[in-house]
Parts: sequence; structure tokens; C-alpha cells
Amino acid sequence: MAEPTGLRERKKAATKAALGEAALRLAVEKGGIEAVTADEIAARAGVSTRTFHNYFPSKEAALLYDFHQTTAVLVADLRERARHQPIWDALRDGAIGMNLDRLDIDLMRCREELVHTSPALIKEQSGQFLELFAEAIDIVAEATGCGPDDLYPRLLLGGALVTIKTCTEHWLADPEGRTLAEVITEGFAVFERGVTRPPAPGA
Amino acid sequence: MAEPTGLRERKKAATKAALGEAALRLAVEKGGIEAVTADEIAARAGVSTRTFHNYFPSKEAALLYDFHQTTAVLVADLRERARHQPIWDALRDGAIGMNLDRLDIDLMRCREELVHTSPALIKEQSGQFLELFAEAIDIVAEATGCGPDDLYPRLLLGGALVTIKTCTEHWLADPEGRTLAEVITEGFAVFERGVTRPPAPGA
DNA sequence: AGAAATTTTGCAGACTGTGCAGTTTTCAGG
DNA sequence: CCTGAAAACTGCACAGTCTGCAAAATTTCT
Repeated sequence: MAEPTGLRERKKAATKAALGEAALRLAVEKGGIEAVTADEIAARAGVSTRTFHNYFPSKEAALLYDFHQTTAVLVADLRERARHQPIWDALRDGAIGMNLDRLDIDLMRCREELVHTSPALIKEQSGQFLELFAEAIDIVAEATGCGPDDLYPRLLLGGALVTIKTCTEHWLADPEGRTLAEVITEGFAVFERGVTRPPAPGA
Repeated sequence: MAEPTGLRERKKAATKAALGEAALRLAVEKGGIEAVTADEIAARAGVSTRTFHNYFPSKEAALLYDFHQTTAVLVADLRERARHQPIWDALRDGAIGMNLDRLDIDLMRCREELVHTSPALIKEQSGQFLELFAEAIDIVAEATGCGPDDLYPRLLLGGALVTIKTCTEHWLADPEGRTLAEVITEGFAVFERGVTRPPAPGA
């Protein structure tokens, strides 16, 4: 009952993925999501415009679909890790465990480029981060022995999310230099040590 | 030439402020920005719908106008402070110096409520924070002796912005308990000391 | 096969946001 | 005060987003 993976559900998932990919591809081709219409995305995925809107509330959401998937996995992973690890380490290792390295790096860079040049996409992505925050705050609060409205867990999680986003961006700008895991580890270390003490080595 | 404050510009500023306030008031009255149309906002401010869109790209932007103003002041203030203070202290004191305490607290809470219950507003607000990030990153980078693409200044600024937002929210939930300045000071202290060391006193 | 549940689809409708052109208002100088 | 130029306001048209609704098509189960 957990994952019967009925044929029906698989088709739905496939359609959703197809729409997400179509959105990304079209945006790359046209050099910006604003140049793409919902009609075009639906057409490329082989469904009607109306169906597109059944799956996604906006084309921006479609473009970021796989990112959203990834964060969902992260939350589930975090929930598990928090049972055996200090929460800060769980956040760090969870982020590393997403293994973004293994995905198509060129495509990720294209998406990053698209996001950075489109106000609507920037907003959508930040919105998804806040969603992630909302889903994870209870885990962090419990792990720290606080309530979800206390200051400390919110700062902890906020700092971790900022680190994840910042480090991923930084790594993506030069994927050859260092492993993503190394960059994330260094990023988390900054907040562990105290932000006012800059890291010894350059960068 | 710096601020001649021509009559013309004053009128424009007044109109913009009126539109922003109209948006906020209407949203409060109707219990949500999605229940308000651009037409209504324009009507209440006494201009045409087209003019509304000359001032704001969306009703969400109008609703958050004064917030946007505040952050603009913060950036200017920060630029000045960074010349005489360590950057982390400049960020903290700049945040405190915004004096959010002095504004209409009830109205702020209403706005906070509206933002928290509207996906579009959440996205708009996060977008504005990223804008703030973009405007401030050069200042922080220079102050730390790094480039704007280095990891450290981005983490520093990201951490500071998260702290400001988190602390403001937290304070707004119970403005009687402690001063906003106290809450912000404590928030910044968490990242100074190292996030893994939780604060001694409760909260 | 046949009924029930679910998904897809087209259509109508309200709303957003932008370009364009004409009108009105403001400003500066005689 | 008058006048021409600059700037702002406005109405209109238009492309596009997104939602509700009900009919058709598809899948699932018995």
C-alpha cells in the first residue's frame, strides 16, 4: 500500500516529468522562460493546455519540477538521519547525499542560468525553498528540543538552507575545481566555527 | 541636484505610496490579496488601472512597497556603516537601525499574516530579499577582502539576511516580550558563536 | 463485457500585464 | 501670464495565465 505503483500512477508521473522536461528544454532553446507559453509546453509533451494546468499551477513550477522532487527526497532523508545524528550534521550529510554531482551538470547550469535571468523563476525557486523550510522545521525543532516557533531552530535551518543553496551555486560555477561535497562541508564549517572567523584558505 | 524634490516627483511618490497603502488596506479588508484586483487598488488610489501598472508590475509588489523602501534604506545605511565597522556588526546594527519598532505594529502583523497565507506574496517577498542580496553582496565582498563570487561573503550575507527575517518574524509574533533589537542581537550572536552551540537561555 | 472511478479535454470567463497613441498635466523660460 | 517641451495619465487592444464546469475518453475492477 506504500508504493503499489499502479500503472495509472506511473503514467501520471511520466506525464508530469515530460511536462517538466519540456518546459526546461523549451526555455533553454528560446533563451528564457518568458519566451515560452503554456501552450507550447503542453504541445511538446503531447497533452492539452488544460491538462498542463492540471499538473502545474505555472510554467515556472514546471521548469523547477525536478528541483522540487529533489527537495522532497531531502526532507524524507533528513527525517531519517535526524534519528541517529546531531541535526546540523544531518542537514549537511543530507545535502551531500542528494548527489547532485551525478545529474546532468550542463543541464543544471542551463537551469541555473535561466533562473538567474528571470524574476519569475527566482521567485518560484525562493518560494520552493520556503516550502522546504516549512516541511523541515518541525524535524529541526524536535531535534533541538525546541518548539517550531523558537528562534534557534529556525536560525539553524535557515542557515543550513542558505548554505546549501549558496554552495550549490558556487560549485556549479566551477564544477571541476572541487567536489560538491567538499564545498558543502566547507560552507557548513563556516557556520559551525562562527561566521566572523573567515576561513583560512582562499575561497 | 541630490534631492531637489521637485513638485512633480513628490506627486509621483505620493501616488506610489497611495497605491501601496490601498493594496494593503484592501487585502486586509478582504482577507487576502488574491481577493483584490488591480482595478480595485487603482480605483481606491484614484488613478486608472493602466497607471497602477505603470508604478507596480503586480499587486503583490504594491502590497510590499513599504517593505521594499525599508530595504533600500538598509542598503544605503550598510554601505556607510561598512566603512567604519566590521561587516558583521554593520549588518547587525544596520538591521537594528531600521527601527521597525516605530512603525504601526498592528499593520505589520496584518501584512505578515497576509504574506504567510498567500503563495504569491511569499514568492514576492523572497524575491525582494534576493534583490537585497544582489545589492548588498558587493559591499560585503569588499569588506571581507573577497570577490563577489567567493563563498565566504555570500554565506555571511545570506546568514545575516536569514537572521534579520527570522528575528523580525519571531519578534512580531510577540512584540511585548522583548525589544526587536534584543532579538536581532541574539540572532546574530548564534551565528557568531557557531550554530552548533545552542543559546543558554530559553527561546 | 459492463459499471465505476479517474483523467483528459474544450470552452467560457475573469484577470494580469504590456505596447501604443492620444490627451492632460507639469515645468521652465521669456 | 503665456507657451512650448517634457513627463505623466489614460483608454484600447491584445496576448497570455489560470480556474470552474461538464462532456468525452480512458483505465480499473468485478
